[in-house]
Parts: sequence; structure tokens; C-alpha cells
Amino acid sequence: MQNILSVIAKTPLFKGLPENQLKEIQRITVSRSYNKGEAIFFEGDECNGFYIIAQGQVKVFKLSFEGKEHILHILGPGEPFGEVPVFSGRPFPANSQSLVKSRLLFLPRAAFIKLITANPSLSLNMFAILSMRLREFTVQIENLSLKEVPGRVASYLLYQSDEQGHHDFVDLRISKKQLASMLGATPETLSRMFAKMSDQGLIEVQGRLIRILDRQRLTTI
Amino acid sequence: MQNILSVIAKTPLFKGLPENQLKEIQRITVSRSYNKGEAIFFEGDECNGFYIIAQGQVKVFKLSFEGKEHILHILGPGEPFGEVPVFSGRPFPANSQSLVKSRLLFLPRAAFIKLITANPSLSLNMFAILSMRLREFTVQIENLSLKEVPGRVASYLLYQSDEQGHHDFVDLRISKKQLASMLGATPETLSRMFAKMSDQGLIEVQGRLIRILDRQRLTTI
DNA sequence: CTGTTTTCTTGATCTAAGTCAAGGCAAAGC
DNA sequence: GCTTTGCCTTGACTTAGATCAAGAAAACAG
Repeated sequence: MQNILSVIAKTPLFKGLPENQLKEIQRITVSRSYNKGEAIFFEGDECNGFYIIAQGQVKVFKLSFEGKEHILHILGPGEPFGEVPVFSGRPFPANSQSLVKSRLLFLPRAAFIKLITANPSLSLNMFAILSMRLREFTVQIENLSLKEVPGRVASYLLYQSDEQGHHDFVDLRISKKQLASMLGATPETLSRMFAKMSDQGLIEVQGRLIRILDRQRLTTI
Repeated sequence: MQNILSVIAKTPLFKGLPENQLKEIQRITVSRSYNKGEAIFFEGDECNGFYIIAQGQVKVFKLSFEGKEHILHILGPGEPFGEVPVFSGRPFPANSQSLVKSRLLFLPRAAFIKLITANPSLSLNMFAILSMRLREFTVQIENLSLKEVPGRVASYLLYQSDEQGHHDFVDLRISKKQLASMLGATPETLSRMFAKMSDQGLIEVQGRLIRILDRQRLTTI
């Protein structure tokens, strides 16, 4: 198990900060453990801090009135979440749940705001992260409203393969049910899309590993 | 025509800042004019600054491969836009176009970063703005993927009536075609929904003015 | 290893909403 | 004034994807 300091040092949020600042951050963080399936916060909860993932995997999601779920983010080690309401001063806008056994670092609101006020380079990092989230949401909204399911699947695969640094395969790293929830579709539909795309020679599905056979054609869907 | 300083002072991004900081911001801004329909920037353009609307109205939108347009925002006086890529150092993620004759303030990237580094309270104000917008996107995603068109129309009307400070009517202020685009639907479908909701005694449509007849029932759609 | 639970796949059916088409209306321009 | 252009509405038709259902394949717990 890594110590708090090394986790903090690797988080993009704190990149470029001097050692003494990192230690100061370490002083205000609290480590918390969550079991698989355990709730971290609920939509509407008051927010008195945000989280950084030390180990594990977490989902942030919305629930419809009928209990249907849409996953907004799936986050892994080093990534912060729940930071939005820290600044808006409003309750959490979505739910969060641990997908596996996870260890999280909790940063209390007041202490963090003090820190960020005193440190311009931390501010810039935070701006970059918030901007990035905004951009991701922009893409998600674009996909949901302009593309149909096959198009969303294709752009997800292309985006992830870039992100993972490969050009001919993608490791989904999440269940297909969860992927369906992220793409705004049902598991049945996603399954059919994978089958169809396989028939068309676009991809090859082996469990959670998707081999990209025709990248070119995939971009035009 | 208002002067630059009074526009800056009213912008949510800078509201509440002391006079001297406002003047510093004023010093780095450039005023630019745009005609109706004129492009402000395109998706993929390098971002060397962002904009604030002094006068007029602007849309920020994405284009699908087939040329279908999805409006992300319609912005009016005092509202900033294009600030997202300033910090992440990425190109513009969407297109922007002036809907009417507009005057915009342009804030160059380099000068602005310098300013922010020197002003922590400016940062905190801007964090709050970004966070609010992220919250709004969260709601938009929820609406798109968890609700059907009638539900989206209903929540838009309810949200806007609150926003405008009325409880029994809404002035759309944009064309129904544009509204349809914002809600991820076609103009035909929106028209049918308005007709249906009128039949059901939920609303009354008079051009761009929508009278809310049964607020209670509208929330349950 | 074995039973249990969850995930995944495939088929049959249904429906919300998109597309195509045509007519009416209103604002903008000559 | 008239004409043009774009906006809005309504109808007929089509289709993408949801739902329901049931079996196969993994993942998990004891």
C-alpha cells in the first residue's frame, strides 16, 4: 500500500508543487476505505470536501425517477472527484459509489480553499481539471444528442484506444452493463451493436478486450 | 453603449471584485464587433483567449458529421464563453457564432494567466462559475439520457420560469427551432409536444410566451 | 468444487421520435 | 405594396432502440 504523500505527488491536481506544499496537503487529508458497492455520497448531500482515489475504482452517476442509472464518470487512481460542489457551495449534483474495494483520500473543503487561495500554481491545475471536465461533458452531451448508439460506441472505442495509447485495441476495464449506462443505452442494445460491428469486420470482441480492425471506417459511423 | 469596465463589473466571472482588480482586467481586454451570423471561432481553432459579451447574443454549438447542429449554450450580455480551453491549453471544443449584431470583449490568454496568478480571489470567483456550469451540464446529461422529450420540455419550462422569476409563465426568448436543438429533439417533435401539452391543459402557447397552467402535474412528467 | 448470482447474448415485440412532405404564417427586404 | 425567406405546424410513414423474456456464460461465495 502506498503512503499518502506518494499518492498526492502523482495526482495531476498537485503536479509541479514543491515538496513542502505537498506535505502540507498531506497534513489535511484523511484516508477512507470503501467496500465494493459502498456509497460514497448521494445527490443532494451537503459537500464538505472532495476525494482523490488512492486505490480502486469509483463511479459517479445520476439516477432517474424510475431508478434508471446514467454513469457520468468512472474514475481510477490519482483522479479527483466531487470537487465541483467545493466551489459552487451547493450539494453534490450526482451520486457516487465504489465499484471495487477502494481507498480514498478526503480533502476537507475549508482547508483546501485556503490552500488554493495561497497557491496560484495549484489554481491553474484546478482550472485545467475543471476545464477538462467541462470539455468531457460537452462531448458527452454532443454524443447523446447528435449521434445514435453505434456512433457513440465507435467514438468511445476510438477515444479510449487513444487514451490507452494503443491504436488497434481497447481494454474496456468496466463491465458492458456499465459501458451501456455511460453511453445512454441498454445492455441489450450495446450487445447487439458489438455483434453487428463484429459482423461488419469493424471490431473483434473478446470479453472486455476489443480489437479495432477498421479504424478508418469506425470514424465515419 | 456601455464602457468596458461596467460590462466587466457585471460579469458573473468578475462580480464582486474590487475596483482596482477590475481595472487591471479592463487593461488587458480588447473590444471586437460582430455582425449577425458572423463566426466568432470554429471547433479546432487554437485558443489564445476568451470572450465576454458586452452587447448582443451568441450561440455555442457543435456540428455533427452530417451537418446537424446542436446548441450547447445561448449566451447574452455579461456572459463569458470560450474560457474553458484557455486553461487546458487545448483548441476550441465547439463553434461559436453571433446571433445578432454583437460587441464582445476579448481577453488574451497569456495576459489573463498572469493576472490570475497574481489574484487568488479572482480564481475563487471563477471556480464557482465553472462549477455552476458543470452542474448545469450534469442536469443536461441527465435530461438527455434519462428523460424523454416531454420530460425535457417540462423541466426546461419549469427551470426557465424560476430563472425568470415568474411562476406561471415563460418567455422562451429563442426560436422554437433553437429550443428543439437545445433539448435534443426536432422542431416537429417539439411542436407536437407543445400541442399535446396544451390539449392536456398543462400549458398554453402564445408564440414565444408559454403560460404554465398546471405546474404540479408538469413536474411529474 | 458446486451452487448461486450476476452478466451477457439473442429473439420477438412495441413505441417514441425521427424523416419526409406540404401548407400557413410572419418577419424582412426590395 | 409584393415577394422572399425562414419559422412553425400537421399528417403519413419509418425506424432506432427500449422492453420483455429466456437461455448461456462468467464471476463469486461458501
